[in-house]
Amino acid sequence: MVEIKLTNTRTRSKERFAPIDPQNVRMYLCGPTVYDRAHLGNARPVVVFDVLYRLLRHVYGNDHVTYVRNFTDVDDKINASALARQQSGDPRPLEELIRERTEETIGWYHADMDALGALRPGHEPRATDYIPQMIAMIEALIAKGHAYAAEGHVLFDVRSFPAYGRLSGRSVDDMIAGARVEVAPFKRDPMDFVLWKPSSDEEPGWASPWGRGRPGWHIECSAMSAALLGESFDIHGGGIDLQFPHHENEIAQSCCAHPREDFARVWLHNEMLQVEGKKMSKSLGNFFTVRDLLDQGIPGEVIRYVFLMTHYRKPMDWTAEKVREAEGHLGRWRAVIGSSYLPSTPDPEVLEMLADDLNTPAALGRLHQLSNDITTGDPNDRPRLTAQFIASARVLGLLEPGMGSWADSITDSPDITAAVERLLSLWMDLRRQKNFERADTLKNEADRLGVRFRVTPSGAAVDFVRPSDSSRWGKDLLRGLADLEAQQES
RNA sequence: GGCGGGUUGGCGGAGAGGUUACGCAGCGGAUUGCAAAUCCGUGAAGACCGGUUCGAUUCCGGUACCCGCCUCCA
Repeated sequence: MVEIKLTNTRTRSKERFAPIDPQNVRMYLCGPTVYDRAHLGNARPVVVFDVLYRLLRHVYGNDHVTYVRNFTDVDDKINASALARQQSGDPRPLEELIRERTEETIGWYHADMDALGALRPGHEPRATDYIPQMIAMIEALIAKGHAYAAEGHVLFDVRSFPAYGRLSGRSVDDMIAGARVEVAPFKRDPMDFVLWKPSSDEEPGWASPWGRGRPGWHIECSAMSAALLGESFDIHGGGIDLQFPHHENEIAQSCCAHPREDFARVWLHNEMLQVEGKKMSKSLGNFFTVRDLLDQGIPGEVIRYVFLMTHYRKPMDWTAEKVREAEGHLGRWRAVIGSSYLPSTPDPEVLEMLADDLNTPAALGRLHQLSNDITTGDPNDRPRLTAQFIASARVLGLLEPGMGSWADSITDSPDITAAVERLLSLWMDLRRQKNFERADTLKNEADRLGVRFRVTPSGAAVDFVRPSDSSRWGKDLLRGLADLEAQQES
């Protein structure tokens, strides 16, 4: 069996992974707060943990991995957007507007993450479906002396949990010294955090022993992971920005509520994302959602490849150059494999690299070698090598059958293919007539449209090369081809 | 201020205390009417200053610069 090693943020070291129960490996990933389209940064952990999920499924068996990723659908930003809609004239009650907003956002999220080739987790719980479990957990924390009610709030008492701060390597005293947070007067300690807070009439609320209110940010992950994975489980993941306070607080809540259990054994954190060397932010104008990129014509598989080019524990820089490179590689690989498919098993080296703390950049490097072996090796080996290459790529979620359509989607349009074929045969005629001047002009014009003519031993062929600014490629292409045909006739 | 991450060839990006990463781009060649694609070959590196060592880009210490978290942002 492949030995998986993972860098555990909790111990700050790379450890051999040994599941509590190999028959049921359990993993929890902090999912999105559903108030808007997922941006590129949201997508990184999804892709990273999708690779881990695929690897675990390969090693332990598809039916022996439980993957949970939550939707946080109770949040002040959701409330604010629903309230804004109501104030701009929508007559419906706030609860309905909130529900509509979160439903819509979850739909977007699914569509966008599907486009990246991320497998759906086995469970995608919504926070609002686990309010009773959260209340029960808060009650248990109060009963055990780790939390206290004050002015309609319930707060976690960080001084009651000596290990508070261990995950993120901070001490409560240091944090207070450097804190920039305004401290509510009812807090016993400035670092105490909210488990439950009161709701006004404009805010969604649930009945509780402390009055009508809603849960604090962190408790939903503690409650849902316990409900779906148990009080001890194997892996907990998320972005490094969640390490503090979110994950620290999850640990405090879960470990105090279930003191005999371990909560999550391995903590994995992906580093953050940058865009062209800078932090992605709305003010810098380099902020975009996954959907923005898909709409620009960048295929989800290409986005995924770009993510995998950087190791998950390093900051990743999103650049146009990487998109170009990724697109080139995937196009080439798809050409190498053609439409062939044979069942196979992944290359052991690829597995070994992934098992070594998810070294996806090294695994991609190995895939390049495998791809070269196919084209340069013994032709008799080709089917076997191709099958293994595909199986290897699929552990990374690449070269999946459903994701290849981008490579030839442009040819789905009968108008375009017909026009291209007419021009291509005209080009071949001109070449046969040795009218190279006209042939070259035609070829260059077509090239500018992203249609590249070439000669192969078996006749003429065409490649579609997506221009860098391709948001309206399909439309422009058809018009461009028509113009070109008219030009040829004149 | 506190805590954490990073710095590898023109670019992206790994591993390894001594031996080719890999890819892109470049260059030379094959092929082509010219190209493209493909194939063959090829140069190029490890921020800076010390230390350990027979030997460090790889280990240790320091400096510089970059980035993140400490604000319900993944």
